[in-house]
Amino acid sequence: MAPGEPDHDRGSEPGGAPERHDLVAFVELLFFAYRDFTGEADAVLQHDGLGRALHRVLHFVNRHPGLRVIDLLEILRITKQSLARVLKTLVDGGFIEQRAGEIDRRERLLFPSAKGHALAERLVRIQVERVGQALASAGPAGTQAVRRFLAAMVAHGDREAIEAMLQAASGRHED
Amino acid sequence: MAPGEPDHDRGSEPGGAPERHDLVAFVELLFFAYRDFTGEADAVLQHDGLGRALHRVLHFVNRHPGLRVIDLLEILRITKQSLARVLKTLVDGGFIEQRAGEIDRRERLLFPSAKGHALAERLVRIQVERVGQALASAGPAGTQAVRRFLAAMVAHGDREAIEAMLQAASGRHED
DNA sequence: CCTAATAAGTCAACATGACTGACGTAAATT
DNA sequence: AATTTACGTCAGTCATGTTGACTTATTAGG
Repeated sequence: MAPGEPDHDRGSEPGGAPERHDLVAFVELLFFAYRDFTGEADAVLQHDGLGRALHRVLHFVNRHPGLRVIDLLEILRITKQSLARVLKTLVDGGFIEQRAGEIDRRERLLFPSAKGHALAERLVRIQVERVGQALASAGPAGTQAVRRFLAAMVAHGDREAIEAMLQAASGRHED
Repeated sequence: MAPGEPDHDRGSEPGGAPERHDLVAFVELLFFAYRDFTGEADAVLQHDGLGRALHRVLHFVNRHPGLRVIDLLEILRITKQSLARVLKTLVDGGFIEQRAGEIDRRERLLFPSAKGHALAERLVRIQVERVGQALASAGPAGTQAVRRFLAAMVAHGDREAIEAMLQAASGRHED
């Protein structure tokens, strides 16, 4: 569709499938939503001279204490060389501690330090607040709809693994 | 939750506000959703040796032909030096054309070339398909809920400007 | 008309976070 | 004993972001 080409189907009538230009608006809204979602936490991190990649690593280590390096690589989908630098920064900075696995001593299990835990909690609190407020805007029934939407956005190959991980984490953790 | 699966997760009573660990799951789901949302388009771009930043610029120029550089800077929230390099790649690659503004000749208005338009459309089609399919998972009423959720995720200062922009692009209308 | 502000481009230097490829080391598995 | 696995590391590259300073057109205003 050329920019000047007519496309006057506007508006998603309640009950009907969204038209194409509405879907494009959703695509853009998703971009802005994610930009601002990460922006708040980024600002906090920048104050400590840390970047977003560090946040992701710290978050998942905090959520899944004892995570192996290889697990993190699969979650984040980055190379071990990329992870290495970020991880080094976090270990050197005293945010993450490594312990050899007791069963398999090749493994270096990752744990948040008290300092790392505190930072991770501070960051996740910011994001939880924003998401909670946004879900409130969507209403109680909307929360389930948003959950289904986000889950469906995840690539088919990963959906089960990710949902299993979220389930696993929701029992543990939390004071 | 799996799409279509009834709400048997612990914590969020139907009608009640989500518990903290549910909100954390939302935070992570958003991360994975966005990762996979951009991943598909990234793969196409990588085939042409282009990056995600180029995609963003090309997308907004395609959506708003005649955009000024300064407008793009405000939309993307990057510095003009960052934009300059990306824009140069797109202009040199024949994806974007620049024309001096007729009223104000300091302005270099940005337009997609036929080639740039084709690429932008190809990319947005991929993303629209994914979003459309995910919205279908959320159901018709869910679509409105997702829209409210995403709009509420946008930072307060930007929400009005962004919604105005989305409306302008779709020709006006919408609640 | 002259001056200031604006829109845009440019040069230089740097940080972050991603990549590839190659190689090393310790521990577990076969 | 040999191989695989988990992890680390060295070296180089690329994409994308940042600051800061400076230039060039062009428009707007006193």
